[in-house]
Amino acid sequence: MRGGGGRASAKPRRRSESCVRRPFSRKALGGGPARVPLGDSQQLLGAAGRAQGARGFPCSARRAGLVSKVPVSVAMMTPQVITPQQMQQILQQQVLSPQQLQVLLQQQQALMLQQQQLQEFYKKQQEQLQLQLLQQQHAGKQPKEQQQVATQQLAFQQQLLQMQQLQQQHLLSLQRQGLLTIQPGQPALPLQPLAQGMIPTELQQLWKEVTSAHSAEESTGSNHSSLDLTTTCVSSSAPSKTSLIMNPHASTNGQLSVHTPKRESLSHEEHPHSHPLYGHGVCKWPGCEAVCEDFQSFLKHLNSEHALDDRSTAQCRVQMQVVQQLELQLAKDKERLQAMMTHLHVKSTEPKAAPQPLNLVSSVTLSKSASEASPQSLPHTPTTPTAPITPVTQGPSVITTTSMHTVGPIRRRYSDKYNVPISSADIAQNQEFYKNAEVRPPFTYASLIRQAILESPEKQLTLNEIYNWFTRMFAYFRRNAATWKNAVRHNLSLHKCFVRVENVKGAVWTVDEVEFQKRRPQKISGNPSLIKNMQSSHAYCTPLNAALQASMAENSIPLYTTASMGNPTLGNLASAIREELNGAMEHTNSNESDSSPGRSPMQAVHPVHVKEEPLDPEEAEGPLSLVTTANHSPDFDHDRDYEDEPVNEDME
DNA sequence: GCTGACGTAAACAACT
DNA sequence: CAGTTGTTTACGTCAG
Repeated sequence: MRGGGGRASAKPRRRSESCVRRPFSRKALGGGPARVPLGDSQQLLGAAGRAQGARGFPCSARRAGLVSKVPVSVAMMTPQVITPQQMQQILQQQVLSPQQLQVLLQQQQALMLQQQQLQEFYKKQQEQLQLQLLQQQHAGKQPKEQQQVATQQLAFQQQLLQMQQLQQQHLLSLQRQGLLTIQPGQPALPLQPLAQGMIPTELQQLWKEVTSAHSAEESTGSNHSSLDLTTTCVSSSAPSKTSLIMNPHASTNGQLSVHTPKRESLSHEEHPHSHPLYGHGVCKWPGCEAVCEDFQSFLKHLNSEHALDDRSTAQCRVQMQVVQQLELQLAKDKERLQAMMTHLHVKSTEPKAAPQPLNLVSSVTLSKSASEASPQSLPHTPTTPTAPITPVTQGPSVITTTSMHTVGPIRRRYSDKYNVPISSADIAQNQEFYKNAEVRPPFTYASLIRQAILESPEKQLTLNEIYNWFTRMFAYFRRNAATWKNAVRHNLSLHKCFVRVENVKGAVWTVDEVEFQKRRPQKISGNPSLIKNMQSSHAYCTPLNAALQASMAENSIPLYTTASMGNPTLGNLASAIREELNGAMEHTNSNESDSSPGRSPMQAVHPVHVKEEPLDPEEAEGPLSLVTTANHSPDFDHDRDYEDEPVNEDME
């Protein structure tokens, strides 16, 4: 009845031919519109389903990667043991008595101490080993000592293993106690030291601050003694290193930039009607969301509901750790940014092996970007994706292939007008992201398919090989296989640029570059010369934002992802980088933008249409309830998320 | 509002 | 017969 033909008619097919060759073709039978209308109930149902995004989510949400975000980031959680989710779960359950808290902390500290001792021991052992090796090199020693050391090391490793098992047991016991809930989707219990998530010295300092602040406000403040961590002894020598590593701010600021109630109270005295815990008429105390009509009632509520009691202090402590996590995240991302910038800087000065003339962003501008990309110096950019961002009005520039072919059109959104070039190096770098982070690649199926085919040695792939490439290169395509595979097939069939070739082994798909280049370029408002050179244009913004999102997801702040993405600072960071890069491009002359279809297809630079994953501020607007966010587990195809997890033999 | 690109869903046929 | 491959259409979204 409905639908197209089959394989037999497929071989010589092409759209224009299909009418002739396909007896079953709609067109052949009198044209598309004449097809059996939506009278049939199935179709109606299908349409209705589709209207809702078929799986309960609007297409846009899926496209924006919003849907996948939560489960993805949960899965990507780094092994910092106490994650914000777990903290929140602890919070929600509120079964945590002060005693339990204390016990928990003490256990962790004890574990941490042991671990540190072990690590020191390990270090010493390693030094010893190295020393001995050196000695051996010089004097040609007997292997006996070596063996000894080796056994020692082995013993030590076993000890470490025991430690880790201990930690696991600890976590398991926490689970049993209901203090922690490990989601089924979460990775196995990590073996990292608990200390990564909690730094006792800092915590204690913070705790001191908090408690002293409370004591200052309320002279009593004795009922929280059970929570007072200052009584817990911590080796003064051990944790400092960890602190420095884990919290670079400690070294720069000299102290943690955590909002303690004390500071908040000060700040809200300065601004009588703005309180960090009050916004949109709602109490922003984690997990509260009580509606307070005015500031006075909020204050009342704050004093009554969130007075100094065990619960509040526990919540406060959790919040501290949340902040710490975020700071860690920021530090990580800063580092990453720095590395990226450094890398690009180096790269741009390196001689390129690429055959085409290059027109790279100058290293000067790049390093300028790097130096100015710090949040402090960012111009305030509206966080609304649709809000105007200084468009680039410059001519195109070309950044040609390195090891990878440029991917091609980027799935567009919002920022087509910000037609900034993207380097294939960026894509290559992002490949690593996409391999591991389940972030939807911002490229169209067509360009990805083409990429897959072009990457193959013979520039041809079977359908199955294309599938494999997708799953290998993009974590995102390791799920919902039915959907994207269908899309791949659909694209292969639909686009003229993909040519099916009968092979000995069967059919393979190749790319007709000329056809690929012929595809209708996106119009660019403004400089008409851009249109001509559109096909050499790429985008920085998309990978950057994707990277941003990926890194957010990757670094275990899924619950805060929405918040973080709505966070002006991060939002600004992205836009600022974008603007910086735009600015950089303004100084770049592009005289080598020849990527027209006339060029040798395999060498051509392919069109990339700028598309930006939206950082939907709506998602983060209003009171952000941690609990709400934590509980936000969209009933997004749970039943099929993993069912069609491809069994990929060649997946890493 | 129109149009094209794109993504998703689905029906169907041929093939394995 | 089930699964895969290939084709086609419908429809929604987005951006120019």
